[in-house]
Amino acid sequence: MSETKDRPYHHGDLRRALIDTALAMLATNQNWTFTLREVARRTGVSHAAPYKHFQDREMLLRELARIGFVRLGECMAEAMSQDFPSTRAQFVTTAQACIDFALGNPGLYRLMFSSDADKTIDPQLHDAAMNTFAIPLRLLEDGQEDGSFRKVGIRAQVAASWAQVHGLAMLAISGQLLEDKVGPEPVRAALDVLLDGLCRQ
Amino acid sequence: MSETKDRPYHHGDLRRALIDTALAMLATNQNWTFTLREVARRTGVSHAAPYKHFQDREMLLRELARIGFVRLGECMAEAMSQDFPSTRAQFVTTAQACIDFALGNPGLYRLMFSSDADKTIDPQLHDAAMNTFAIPLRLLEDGQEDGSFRKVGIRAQVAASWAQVHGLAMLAISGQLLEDKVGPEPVRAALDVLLDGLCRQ
DNA sequence: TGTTAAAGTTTCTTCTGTAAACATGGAGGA
DNA sequence: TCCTCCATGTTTACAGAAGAAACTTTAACA
Repeated sequence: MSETKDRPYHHGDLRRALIDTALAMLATNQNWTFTLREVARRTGVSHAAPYKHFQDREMLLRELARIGFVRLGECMAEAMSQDFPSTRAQFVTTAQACIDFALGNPGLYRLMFSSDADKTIDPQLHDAAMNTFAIPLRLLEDGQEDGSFRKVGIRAQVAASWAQVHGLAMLAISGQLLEDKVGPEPVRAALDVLLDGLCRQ
Repeated sequence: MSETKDRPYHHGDLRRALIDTALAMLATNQNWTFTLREVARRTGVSHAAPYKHFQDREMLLRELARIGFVRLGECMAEAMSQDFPSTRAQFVTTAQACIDFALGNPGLYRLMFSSDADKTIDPQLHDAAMNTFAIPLRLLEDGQEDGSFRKVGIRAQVAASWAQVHGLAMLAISGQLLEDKVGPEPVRAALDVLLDGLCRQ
């Protein structure tokens, strides 16, 4: 009740407020029922107000996805920048950071890779995604340079790594990495298989 | 116009017809706007008719996803059952079959792994998915037995393989396996990285 | 033949996205 | 200082969707 009535006619930064509300909804809701009206309602604003800041529903979704990629990138970059005994350990921790991000923000992660977040019609979203994808590339480059990883086809290594990590994240979100099916610590174990292929023999 | 008017009041097998229409829509539409009414319309039936066969929209979606898993399983099983010079070749062909299926049915494949296809509330869907996941397991078991794959932690190998293939499929659908980013034949190259980890050194 | 129930249709309510018209109030020029 | 403009709100309106309820048709069976 503290801010219910004393809100001025003009919000100040409604755009930001709408985004924050939407992100909070995504964080909570695994079951993906996202409506613009609900976002407006929770932000305490009329259902038409969002249209002053976003052309349509999809534009807000793309902005959310963009923020998701930025945050995922930050997560992975932070995980990667610690001290590690080996590049292999660095790789595992960075990959785990991505999967933890997905598990912590399942709705957002799903959105980032859904057809609602169409990267072909939004350069900013496309760039954000590409910047994030560049992180494992750097890690692999460093690993090749210091001799941890085999010096062959880095593009293939990137594709393999990214697909692996993203696939694990999606399966984890869907609850398909059950212990009785894939054993304990399936993520760690799966990454080890990949790393056996990446590392020099 | 041949079947427009002479259709009897009772359809005969509306359930099947609705499913077929929906599958056709999924095959065409990359952009995921699936409405029950549209399905009914295209099937030439009133918008309430589907409710005589499916409790709600989501139940139809889950049935579609179930069929998707069955078909994907058939695809992979068929690909796997050819003659191969090596288990490694068999693995690549089977994985490629999954990715081709995804590229050929992007809408259906997305649905199969979306939150709309909730496996926790539909045992039949869950079983169908598990049966399909069992296929790579058998392949890996055979590979371990004949000495092609390293005899360690088959569950980890399954998780790694499935995540890898599924991740590649999702990235391929999203158009994120561009040649200038990941080189030519990214799928083949990525699988080779994984296989280097799976195969005995 | 008459009854019944499965499988259709029509109609209705509530919700959504989106457009258009209207209201408000802060900032900048007379 | 005051007036006017325009960005940013609100209200109202409309089409299309999910789904419930009541009504209709027709095949099957006693």
